[in-house]
Amino acid sequence: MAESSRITARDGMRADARRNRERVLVAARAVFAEHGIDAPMATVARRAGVGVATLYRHFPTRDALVRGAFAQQMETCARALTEALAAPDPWQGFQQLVETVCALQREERGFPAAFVAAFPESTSEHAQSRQRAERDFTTLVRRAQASGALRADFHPSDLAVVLLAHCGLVTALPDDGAASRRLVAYLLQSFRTDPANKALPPPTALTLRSLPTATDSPQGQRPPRA
Amino acid sequence: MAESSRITARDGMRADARRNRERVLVAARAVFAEHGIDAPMATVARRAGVGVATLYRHFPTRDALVRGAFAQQMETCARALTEALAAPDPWQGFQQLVETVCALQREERGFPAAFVAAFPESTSEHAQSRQRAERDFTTLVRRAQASGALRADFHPSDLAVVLLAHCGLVTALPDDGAASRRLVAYLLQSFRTDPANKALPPPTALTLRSLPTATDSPQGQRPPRA
DNA sequence: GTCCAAGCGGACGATTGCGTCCACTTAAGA
DNA sequence: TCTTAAGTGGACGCAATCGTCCGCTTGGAC
Repeated sequence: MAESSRITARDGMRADARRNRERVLVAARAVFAEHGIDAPMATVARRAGVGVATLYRHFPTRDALVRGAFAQQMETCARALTEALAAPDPWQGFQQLVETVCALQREERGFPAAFVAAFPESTSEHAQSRQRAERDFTTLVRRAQASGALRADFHPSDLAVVLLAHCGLVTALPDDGAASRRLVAYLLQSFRTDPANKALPPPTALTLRSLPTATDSPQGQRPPRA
Repeated sequence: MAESSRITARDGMRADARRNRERVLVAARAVFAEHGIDAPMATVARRAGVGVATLYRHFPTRDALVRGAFAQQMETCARALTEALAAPDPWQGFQQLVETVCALQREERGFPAAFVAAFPESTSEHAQSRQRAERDFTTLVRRAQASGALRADFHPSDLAVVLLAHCGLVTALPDDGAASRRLVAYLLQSFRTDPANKALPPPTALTLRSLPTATDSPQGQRPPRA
């Protein structure tokens, strides 16, 4: 049989293979952040210091690479949900969850794009954990509503609305955390039953016009002026 | 000089040229709606029933084509602002404005993408009308705040936040007007000083999971599964 | 009807990205 | 140390898109 007779590592990978895989992931995150998830595979390979073949062996499709690159972030999201459920005050948990996920989207460049790309996903493997996440979130919503803090007509699917909208925002204005914080604050506030009208974070410092100033924005190709 | 001695039409274009230009614009809207604004120029030309050269003559860059294709929508936006300023109740005007623009983004496929693509824009030609639009909107905001209906800490730049977020949402969920309406309602509500807590439009009928169901979503290339 | 410049279409070379194939290198068990 | 299969790298063939060039067609003035 010699199934894995000569292999030492527990994951059945040779040491160099594991090392290269890791290097590819690091490079992928960097390149995706810089040029968007549509960046050429060869660029990722070069950045990682490996050949294209190596990259393709570890990640046969761009999709697999994207998923691999942001698996950690996805896990952080999952953890945030668990923590939210465990929080003593369900509204607190809810709020924390939304803020954590949005912060993640805001900070890890390229992650938002990966996030929406992964959205229509129901891959066999993910379907299960996804279903669980949904169930947990619904529970959280019910509890928060029962506590009276979350408006009764909030629907779990509204989370998707929030996250996708937020993705769009941070993708369009990559360098600006202020806008993201502002949006999240507005939304959380209208989710809250009691309109305590807490102070919002400061508005975007820029005027409406002078926004990204065409600084060769990554992702989302920007054709040259006429 | 014979500057335009033999030309009849007032815009200095031959009849067939003008006809073709119009056909290209119609085709561009259709194709952009179907395949996103990154669709090949040749596709637009074929759809219009003209050669690529003709397309390139009328619109030297993809950017010019996009701008041409959605100029009408942009004008509708501008008109909405004018109407909003003219409305007797400034809050009513404000609300109407946001809803009109968002409805436009929701209905005219491809327009959202064009919208965010055009955003960092300050082209000589547009700078002027843009500046005026900004000034007008700021006036509208001030009036609405003075009337007590719009929260005092709303900042004109928040409009950009709303529109970009909304663009992101409708781009990610192209066929679903419900999500868009829901987002707009949430946001407008948190802009309003008096939290009348009006009923929201019904939530997305879908569960969190079964959203676009990978139906070969247009724009935003979707690499094949592993 | 005649003429000619504006307008037209499609072929074409260039560029870019994809994914595979194959000969070479190396980790690691014996 | 020796062996060998796992791992590696980059050249290569293929496909898509871009934007231009050039010879043909046609609107419209006279």
